[in-house]
Amino acid sequence: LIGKILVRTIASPELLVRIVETEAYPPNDPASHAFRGETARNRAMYLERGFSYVYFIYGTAYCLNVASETPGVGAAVLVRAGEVLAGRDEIARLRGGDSGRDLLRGPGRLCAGLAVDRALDGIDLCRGSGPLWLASGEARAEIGTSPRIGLTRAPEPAWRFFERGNPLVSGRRPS
DNA sequence: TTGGCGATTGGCT
DNA sequence: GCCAATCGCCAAT
Repeated sequence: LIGKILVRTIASPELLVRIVETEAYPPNDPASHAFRGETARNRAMYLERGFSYVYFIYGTAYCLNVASETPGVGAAVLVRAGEVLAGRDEIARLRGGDSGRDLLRGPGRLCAGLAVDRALDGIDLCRGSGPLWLASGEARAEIGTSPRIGLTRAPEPAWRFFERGNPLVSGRRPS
C-alpha cells in the first residue's frame, strides 16, 4: 500500500492522498482486533482483500484499514500517514486548520482530513470509483520497517512499514 | 447491565 | 515527555 493513492470523492475536485506509512495486523496476531473472533465491529476485517475496515478509538479518532486476507479470515493493514497530492485546502478545513507536517501524520488525523468515519466501513476500495478508493502508485524510496506504534501488547514483530526518509511518517523518526 | 480500556490526539510542562 | 479527553466495544457479572 505504500505509495498508493487514496481518492476521496466527497469534494470536487477529488482529495488525493499518497500513503506513506502502514501497519500490518495479520491472522493470529494478539494485537489484532480479529484475535478473539468476528464481532459486529470488526466484521469488515473478514471481507475480501481491499475492502475497508474503519473503527473508532479513544472516543476521539477514526482509523482506516484495508482488509488483507481471503473472505472469512480476519486481517487488515492500518493506514497510518499520508501526503497530500490534491485538495489541501479542503483537507485542512476538515482538520480544523493546516498543521503543516502534522496534517495527515497519524491514523486519526488522516481519517479526519479525509472525512472518514464508520459510514465508510466495509466498502470496496478497489472498484476505481466510489466515495473512497485506491489508485495505483509506487513508493519513491526504500520501504523501512519497525515495531508497531501504541500497542500495549505484541508491538513486535516489526510490522510497521514506511517510506524511508519521508518526513511525514508518524511516531519517532524511524530509520 | 456494567466498567475497564484502547491500533490517538492535542495541549501543557 | 506526560496526561486528560471521550465513547464504543465487549468480557464478565
